[in-house]
Amino acid sequence: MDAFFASAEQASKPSLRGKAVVVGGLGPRGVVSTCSYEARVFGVHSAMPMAQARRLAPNAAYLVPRFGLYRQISEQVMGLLRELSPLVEPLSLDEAFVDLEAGETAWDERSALLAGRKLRDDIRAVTGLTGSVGLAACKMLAKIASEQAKPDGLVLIEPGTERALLAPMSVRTLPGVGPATGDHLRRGGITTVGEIAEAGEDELVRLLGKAHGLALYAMALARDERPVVAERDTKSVSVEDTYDVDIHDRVRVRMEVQRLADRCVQRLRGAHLSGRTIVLKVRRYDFSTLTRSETLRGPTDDPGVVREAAARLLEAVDTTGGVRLLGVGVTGLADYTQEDLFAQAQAQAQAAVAEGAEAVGPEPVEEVVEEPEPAAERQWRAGHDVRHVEFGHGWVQGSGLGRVTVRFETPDSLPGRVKTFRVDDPGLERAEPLPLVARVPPAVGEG
DNA sequence: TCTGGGGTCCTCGGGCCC
DNA sequence: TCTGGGGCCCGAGGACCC
Repeated sequence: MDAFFASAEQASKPSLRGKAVVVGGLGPRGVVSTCSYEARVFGVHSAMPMAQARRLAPNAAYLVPRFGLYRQISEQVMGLLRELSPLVEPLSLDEAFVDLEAGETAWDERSALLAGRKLRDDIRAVTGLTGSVGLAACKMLAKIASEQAKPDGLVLIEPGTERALLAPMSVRTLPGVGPATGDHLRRGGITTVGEIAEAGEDELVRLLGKAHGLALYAMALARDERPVVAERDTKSVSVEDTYDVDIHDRVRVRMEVQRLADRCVQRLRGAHLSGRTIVLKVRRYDFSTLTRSETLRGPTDDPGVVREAAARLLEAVDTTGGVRLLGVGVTGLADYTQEDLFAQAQAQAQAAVAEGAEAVGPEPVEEVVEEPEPAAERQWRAGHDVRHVEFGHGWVQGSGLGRVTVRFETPDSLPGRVKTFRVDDPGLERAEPLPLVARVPPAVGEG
């Protein structure tokens, strides 16, 4: 999908179409998640600090992401992909590999082009958004092709032309080559994909180590045998928060770690998983980051156990000077159900009794309570949907000083009017996003 | 200018066991 | 008995991706 988050926002907010839109964290330490092509003209791009984006494009619309909406659209698109083949490998909410041969939807260039064109039409019809398609003989090349196709295009890399096409490209084009590896290669006198191929396997391994060197050399020769894998098991679950202001108070740090542990367990349980290794992450005032981990005897999804482990790990970390980020994660996952764990705990308790030891029952399973929204519901977040008894559906354009500004419009309306209310206006409430494409009206006689 | 959140994979050193 | 080496796990860190 092209500039996915920003495009979805433009589709749902007519007044933003054709305008610079920036989606990301709006706090003092936020970064840009995605921005519209209109915003890119000003030099704004993903991962840029929001403060810098605001300097470059002061008149752009700044919105927080609405993952619920993006997830809905993503599911629609993934559904279309699965119509093409059972082998669909999602990379993120807005990107996926599809093995067209396995789906018997394409077997040569002509049929692949037809399938690609139809897919783009279907995506537009179902979601109202544009997607780009890259067609090639392997995953790496398909990805490069789709990057070239953006925005709103389709690119096919013809078999036999791959190496000539790759040769002049920057090494940074290859997946897995970021700033650090790019620098490494440049110091070795290598800046293009062709130069990787010329340097040879041994030199690449010498420069980058075995795994990375071999993989990169193969890719430079346009060799990529990785299959499209439909179902990938989750390997870890984690939550982290960056604080607007560094935390210095040790008591507060402990409290935050406990809250993060609870949130992490909530997510873990939501996915019906448990895990053995608890990881604490601390980013200090100077951006130095450290992790500490502890592996338990068996997997757990008990909030008490995870909290205690996280607290133990924290005690070994010096936080004087302040922390800007804290995180808690769980790895070494098993898809144990609650029943399994209870059975396990019971067995342990019985074993303990049998040994004559003091029976240590299973940790009481504390109720994990949904955290209340800070400052009640009265936090009107820029970009989120609202409904007003009198003016109907709209979205928050901004808030502050006890006022909230709303633009009243819907995906299929004309650009709407702006009105300002008190933040506690009784006629104003939060609302769910509306579908971007009006649903097909039911046939006559139905409903 | 000052750097998010959620992941994945790789490397390396140390300890343990055979 | 001492030493070496391989395999595995653990813990930490780094790079990369969207």
